[in-house]
Amino acid sequence: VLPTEPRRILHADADAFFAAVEQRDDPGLRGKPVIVGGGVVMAASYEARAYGVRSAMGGARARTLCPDAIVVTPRWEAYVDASQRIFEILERHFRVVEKASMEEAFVDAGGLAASALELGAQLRREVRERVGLAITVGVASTKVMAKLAGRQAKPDGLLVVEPGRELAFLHPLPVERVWGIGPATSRRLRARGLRTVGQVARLSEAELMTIVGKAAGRYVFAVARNRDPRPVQAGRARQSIGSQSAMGRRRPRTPEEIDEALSRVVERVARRMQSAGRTGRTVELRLRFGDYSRATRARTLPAATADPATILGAARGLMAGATPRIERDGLTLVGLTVRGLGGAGQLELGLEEV
DNA sequence: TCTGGGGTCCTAGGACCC
DNA sequence: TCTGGGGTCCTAGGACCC
Repeated sequence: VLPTEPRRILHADADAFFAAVEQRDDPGLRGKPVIVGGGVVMAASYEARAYGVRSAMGGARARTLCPDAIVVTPRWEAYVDASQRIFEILERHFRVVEKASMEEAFVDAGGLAASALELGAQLRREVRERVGLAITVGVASTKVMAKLAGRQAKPDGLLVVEPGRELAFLHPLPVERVWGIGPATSRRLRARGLRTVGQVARLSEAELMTIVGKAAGRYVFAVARNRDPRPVQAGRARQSIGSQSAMGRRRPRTPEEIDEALSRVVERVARRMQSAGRTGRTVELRLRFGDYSRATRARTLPAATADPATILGAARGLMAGATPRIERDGLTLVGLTVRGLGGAGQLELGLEEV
C-alpha cells in the first residue's frame, strides 16, 4: 500500500456576514456596533460582540448589553448577492466547492502547486477587493480541522495547520470549541471531568460511546485523533423544505388565528417547493407550546406532492391531533416541513430562499 | 432577557415482510 | 405454536449547525 498524501481542505467563512454587508454598504456603520434584526439578533458586528451581543439573542437583551448598537433590518437581496459573488470566486479557483451555508464553504485544495498559505492569502485578497468583505480561511488535512483552524483565526485571519501539527493544535482546545460538539455532548464530557480534546483522546471509543452515545462517541473519538474522512462534496440536493412562524406568548391564540398561521407557512413552503421544482412525501408539523417545550407530528402521504391544498389538508389533520395540548399549554410557534423530497434537485442553487 | 428561522443527521421503537 | 434474525418504512424526539 502506497502512503497517501494528506488531503488539503480549505474552509472559507465570511466574518459577521450580514453585519459586514451592512457596514460595507453604509459607511456610517463602519467601526460601530451593528445588530441585524430587531426582534432577535440575526447577526452582530464584532464591535457589538465586544459587548457580549451574540446571534440568536433576544433583541431586548442585546440592547441592554449594548445600548449604542445600531439596529438594522435585514436586506436579504444584498446578502444573497454577496454570497453569490463569494462563491463565484471560489468556483473559479477550485473544482470542488461545498456550500456549507450562505457565507461558508469547504473546498478541496489538493493537487495545486501553490502553498496553502498562498492560496488562502490570495482568496482573502480577492474577496476583499471584489466583494468588499473580510473572510477567514482555515486550511488543514480534514474538514473538522480546517473548520477549527478558521475558528481560531477569526476575524479576518488565515491559519494553516501543517500536516503532523494537527494534534498539537487540537488537544489543548476545550471540548465545546469543536465543531459538532454542542451543549449536550460537552456537558456529558465535562461531567466526567473531560474538559479538553487531549483528555478525551485518552479514552477508548467504547468508553466515549457509553458517555455520549454511539454516533457522538464515535465522532469525538475520531476527531480527537484528527480522523475525519468526510469528503468535500459539491452540489448536494436539499433534503427538506420548511417554514415556521413564532407567535409570542402574550395572548392565547384562537383556533382561527392558529389555522391562519398554518395556512401561511404551508403557502410559503409550497411556493418554495414549486419554484425549486421539488415535491415531497412527508409532511411534518412542528409545534412549540407556552412553556417552550416542543413536539413534532408527521404524516407520510401515498404520493409526493407540492400541492398547497394537499399539504394543508395533511397539516390540519396533524394539528387536530394536538388540539388538547394546545388548549392546555398554549401555542407559541407553528412550523411545517416537507421531507422525502423528489424532483429536479440537482439544479437547485438555494435561490428559492430569497 | 424570556428564547428567529432555516437546515442536517442520529436514535429508538413499532409495523410489516421474508 | 414458538422463537429468532434481518431489512425497510415510518414516527417522535434530540443534538447540532449557521
